[in-house]
Parts: sequence; structure tokens; C-alpha cells
Amino acid sequence: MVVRQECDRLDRRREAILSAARVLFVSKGFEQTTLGDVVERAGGSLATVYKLFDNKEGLLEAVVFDRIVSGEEMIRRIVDEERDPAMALTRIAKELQRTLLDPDEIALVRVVIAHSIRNEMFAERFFSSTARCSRLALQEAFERWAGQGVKLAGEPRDLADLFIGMIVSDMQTQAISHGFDGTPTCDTIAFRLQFFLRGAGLAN
Amino acid sequence: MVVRQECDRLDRRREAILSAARVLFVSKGFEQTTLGDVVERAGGSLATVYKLFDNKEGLLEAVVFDRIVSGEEMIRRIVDEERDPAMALTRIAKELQRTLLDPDEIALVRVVIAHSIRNEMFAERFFSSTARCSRLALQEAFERWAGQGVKLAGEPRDLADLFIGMIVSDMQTQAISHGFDGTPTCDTIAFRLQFFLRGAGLAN
DNA sequence: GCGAAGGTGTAATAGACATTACACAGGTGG
DNA sequence: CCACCTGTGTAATGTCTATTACACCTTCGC
Repeated sequence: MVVRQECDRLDRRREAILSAARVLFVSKGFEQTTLGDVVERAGGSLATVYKLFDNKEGLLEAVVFDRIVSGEEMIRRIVDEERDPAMALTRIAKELQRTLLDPDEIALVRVVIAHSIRNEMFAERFFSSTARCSRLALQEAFERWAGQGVKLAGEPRDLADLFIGMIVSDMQTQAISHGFDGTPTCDTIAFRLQFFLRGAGLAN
Repeated sequence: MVVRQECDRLDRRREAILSAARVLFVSKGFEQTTLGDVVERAGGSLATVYKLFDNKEGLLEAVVFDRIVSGEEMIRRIVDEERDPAMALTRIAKELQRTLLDPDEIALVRVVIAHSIRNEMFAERFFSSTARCSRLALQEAFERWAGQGVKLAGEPRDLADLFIGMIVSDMQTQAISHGFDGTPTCDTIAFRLQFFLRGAGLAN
């Protein structure tokens, strides 16, 4: 089928362009990256970029939103699997660390923040589909545990905020400091987790 | 004295340009702001901008580093004044909230992050003179309290990180979300503070 | 093979903007 | 009153780049 092959070819081009653009946006910034740079790195040609993404802004949209990762599903899954809140939170903390402290992810967040100065809605959409999702999922988890009779030292909303903040603040420090402050060690994470569990009344 | 007057005049120009540039960088972004915009808003002329700041990058440097606020002095002062760690931390939390959640400050951080994509050293310098300073001052406070016999549930470094993170994560959420997630309430802050004091073994 | 349709490469277009060059003004020491 | 020096305003300059226009070429049904 010609359609099939054509689609595949366009898809491959699309992926190549997205991948090139991502690398360039993340290393040079959106404004500093010219579409010429993108084409040079991805192969293909400018006409294809405009056909697939309309314009430079559209390319950024695609780069940012195409493979967005929300912690939401991960949190729901773990909460379903683990009966013990402390165990669940431990696993969630590890996963959040793994995904949020990924340097590529952090670099992308920098690009989003930079662009959000000009385009607040952009930031709003990004935030809604990432951090807010995770927070809500975690909040539901606390509500669920509370409903099951677990005694919690605080409102689910506050606890969820706090938990995410404790983990995420590192990501954000990295976003600002570009890693000059060192990456948190496993010990640090473990300490914070214990601290949280104690404070929330979940320590065993 | 002519020199005096000339200095004053140049100083006023400098302030006017800095102030205009700050507003524009923060609302439109650095790249999107032209030096023409700055001159139009500040009065004066392009020649003066180049005389005072060399070039556009120099203007950004001045905007960011001229009136930088580190929490360091504030923390040392409060620690000196308050004998009780819990009271000191309460005041520090309030102050950090006040200074770090100031929308102007957050907007400036966005500009710094945006620029840091192209210029890592810029981020490093900013970070070293703000967040890291605060962290170190707080770490010293915990060390001092520990030396005075206060029992702490954790290493000073870890506690300082955690405390700052709990407060600062909001600032960073604001930086990303542009305030769409709402500003934390006093209750929220109080909750986190109590949570921390309990966890650190400082609750009375 | 052949014609069409749509992808691809290249060469304008056109506007924006950092930076520089130059000309003016206004107070100043001689 | 005069050269002058320093700060200011304005008008180039030259480059860079998003976007468009157009011509070529590949692929596939027939």
C-alpha cells in the first residue's frame, strides 16, 4: 500500500525532525535554534518541517507535548498494587526520582519555562498535564488510605503537596543550578522518605 | 561639582534603563525584548545603553545581579535573635515565603532559567549567590543548634535541604505554572512548618 | 513506461534588530 | 567668548532567519 509506506516515511521524518529539534532546543534554547539547524541535523528539508508542523512554534509544541510523561498512571498503578501506604510511597518516591531527575527531562522543563514567559497558556497546559496530574493522583491515594482507616496527620491535599514538593524540589534546583549543586544521593532520598512517613504518621 | 552632577545624571539613567529592562525582560523575555523597546520605555538613547552596559548581555547581567536578594543575612540575623530553634524556623519560613514567592522575583527566576540554557555559568553564578547561600546559612544554624545540645533527627545538611525545599518548591511550582495552581495559603505554610518541626524533633 | 500526486531541496523575500558611526547639544575651563 | 569634552539622539549597516515560492524527483496505480 502506498499510503502505508508514505505514512511510514513521513512518520520517520517526523520522528527525525522531532528528535533533532529536541536536542537543539534543549542545548541552545528555542530562540537560538534556527529551523536551518534542525533541518541540517535531521536531514530532509525545510518544506517538510513546515508541512508537518506549520511553523516553528508548532514544532516546539510537538517536541514538548508528544512524549509527555505524567506520573499519574504510575502512581495509580503502585497504589493499586501495594496495600501498605509506606511501601507504596517508597516506590512512588523512587519512580518520581527516576523520571523527574532525568537530565533530559529537566532540560526540557527549562525550555518550557523559557517559552512560558511569552506564552503563559503553554506553561499552563504543560503544568496541567504533568505536575498537577501527579499531585491529584497522590491526593486521591491519601484519600483512599484515609477511607480505609489509616490515620493521617494532615489533609490529603496538603500531604500530597508536601510529598511531591520534597521530591520535586530537587528537580527544580537542578533546573536552576544546572547540576552544580550535585545530584541527591540515595541516602538523601531515604532520609526524606522516612522524614515524611514519620511526619504523616505512616512510619511502622 | 560637575562630576557629582554628571554622576547623578548617569546614575539616574542607569536606574531608569535597568528598571525598564527588568520589566520588559520579565514580561516578554530577553530575546523578545529589543534594545529599542528598552530605550523607548526608559527614555534616553541607545548610545547610553551601550556606554553603560556594553551590550545586551551586559544589560541582562546588571538586571539580574544588581539587586540580588540572598536569604543568607536574614537567616543569620534571625538565628542570632531567636534562642528557640522552632521560633527561628517559623520566622525564617515566613521571610522566605515573603521574598521567594514575590511574583517579581519568580518572574526574574524564569528569565534566569531561560538564559541559562545558553549560558550555564550564568545560572551557576545566580544559584551560588541565592539558593546555595541560604542553604548554607541554614545548615550552619542547624549545626549551631546541634552544638548547643538540641537533638536533631537528621544531619544538618539534610535538614537544611529539606526545609528549603519544602518552602521553595512552591516558588518553583509558581515559576512553572505561572500561578495557575494558586498561591499557598497561610494554613498550608503553617502545616508544613509543624510537619517539619515534628519530623526534625523540634516540636515543643 | 507514464502520468499524477505529493514529498523534497533550493533559492528568494522581507522584516527585524544588535551594533556602529556620526552629528548635535550643553555646560566648562581657559 | 571660544574650543572642548562628555553625554545624547538618530540614522545607517549588515547580518540573520522565519517564511514562502517554485522547481525537481520519487513512487505507484494503470
